[in-house]
Amino acid sequence: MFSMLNMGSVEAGPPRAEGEDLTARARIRDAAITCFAEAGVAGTSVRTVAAAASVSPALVIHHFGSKDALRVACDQYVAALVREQKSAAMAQGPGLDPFAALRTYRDGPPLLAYLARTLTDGSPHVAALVDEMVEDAVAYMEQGVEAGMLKPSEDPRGRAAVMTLWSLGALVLHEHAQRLLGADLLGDPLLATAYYLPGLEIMGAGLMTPEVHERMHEQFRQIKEQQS
Amino acid sequence: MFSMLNMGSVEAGPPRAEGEDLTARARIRDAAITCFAEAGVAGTSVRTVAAAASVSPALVIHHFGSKDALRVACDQYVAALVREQKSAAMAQGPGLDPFAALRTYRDGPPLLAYLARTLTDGSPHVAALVDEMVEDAVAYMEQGVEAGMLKPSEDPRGRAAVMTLWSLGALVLHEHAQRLLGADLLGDPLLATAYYLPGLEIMGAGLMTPEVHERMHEQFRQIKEQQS
DNA sequence: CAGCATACTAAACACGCGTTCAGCCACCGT
DNA sequence: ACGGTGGCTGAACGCGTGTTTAGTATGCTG
Repeated sequence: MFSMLNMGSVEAGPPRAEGEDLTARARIRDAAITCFAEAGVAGTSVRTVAAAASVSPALVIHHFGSKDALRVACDQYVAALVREQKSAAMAQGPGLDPFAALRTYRDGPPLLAYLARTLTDGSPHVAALVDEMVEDAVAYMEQGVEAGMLKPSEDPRGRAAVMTLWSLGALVLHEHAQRLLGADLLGDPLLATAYYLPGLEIMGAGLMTPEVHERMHEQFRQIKEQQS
Repeated sequence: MFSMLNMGSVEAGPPRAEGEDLTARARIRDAAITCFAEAGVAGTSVRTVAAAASVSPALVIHHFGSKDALRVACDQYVAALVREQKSAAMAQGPGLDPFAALRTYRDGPPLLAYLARTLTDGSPHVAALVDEMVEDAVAYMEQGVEAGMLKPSEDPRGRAAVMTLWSLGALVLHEHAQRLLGADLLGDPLLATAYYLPGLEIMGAGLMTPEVHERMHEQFRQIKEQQS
């Protein structure tokens, strides 16, 4: 699910003039998101961000207080953007992947890449975002079950969480996906069929024969019971 | 598959005296792996590694030449260890997850955590390791198909690659898995049923009803054709 | 025993980091 | 016209970084 259920190509998104006529504060924030996405937070210096935004290093501190606070501001900004786009997508209708929200901002800072990077350095804001994604997935999949599109699960929340982890995990490893499959997970899904087609195969019908699946399931269930 | 097919608990692994009577060079290497795994390469200083190994910073450079070279040495050491354990596991019999190799070294440096960290900073040695994992998965799954345990795939290599990406991706996001499911993906799989049970459900039989799966598959196939 | 390579350290080096400070310039209310 | 406020900069500060250098102890080789 998730990206898998996305059938439509990426639309233009809001105009977002992009005439570089943003306030300096916004320019710094966008530049920081881009730099952090490319080199990671630890691998980016305040001076690098300042240069990318064509301002002095001092101005970065003037506006955000410290590098750490800048990082938090980026987290919050990205989170807000995601939530905004998510509800917009919801209103538009179900069936679109939640990442579509992030992809629409083609002209702005690379939100998906930023997320892929920061997912691994323990920011509480990003963690909250992930938690929300899982809750959304739970609700969304429940609808799918009621509509007869998805099979019911023994552990709906667990299933949604694992699906989210796998989808986000693949995103984090997009460099490897690119090398292994030639698919750019940060770009248009329609151009990454080398990833989504096998993914759909697994998510759709699984890869085990029913007997094997049944047997393994039984074994795991016993293990779980032994523990409690 | 992978971790999913692992049914046995983690065995002791080689004795690995661990009397701290290692050569200084080895102590530094192990300390570096631990530090890099915990704070990332960029977040770890040569002085930190030196302190963890109870030596002077200069000795680290003396033995490895530079921090970057130390990092490469760690990559190569971990890769060698993985390959070694992998072939040992192969000899022992199939059906065990390849990560078991990494988990056996409980007393040594945290290999799995190191991999989970370094998977995202583009080391060629780690990339080569991933490539090998995919090739192993391809071969392994082919055996499964022949044995009638796994369904055949439209794209065996793609399927193996995606499974590897998902498994490794979840590993990289183990912090989120811990928070969402209370499951420690770096530890004993038998204690992480909250992750492996839903995972098995998805991998085993998928989550879509056959009609929906069929329909989506058809749509994706058309998309792919339009591109070529 | 002399000679020498090797393991190792303390101190220092240059450099880049995040951050601070003093001051400039433009705008705005009065 | 004036005072002040806020956006903004250049230069500097202190610190931690990776690395170098000089020097000491140790243990092997002739």
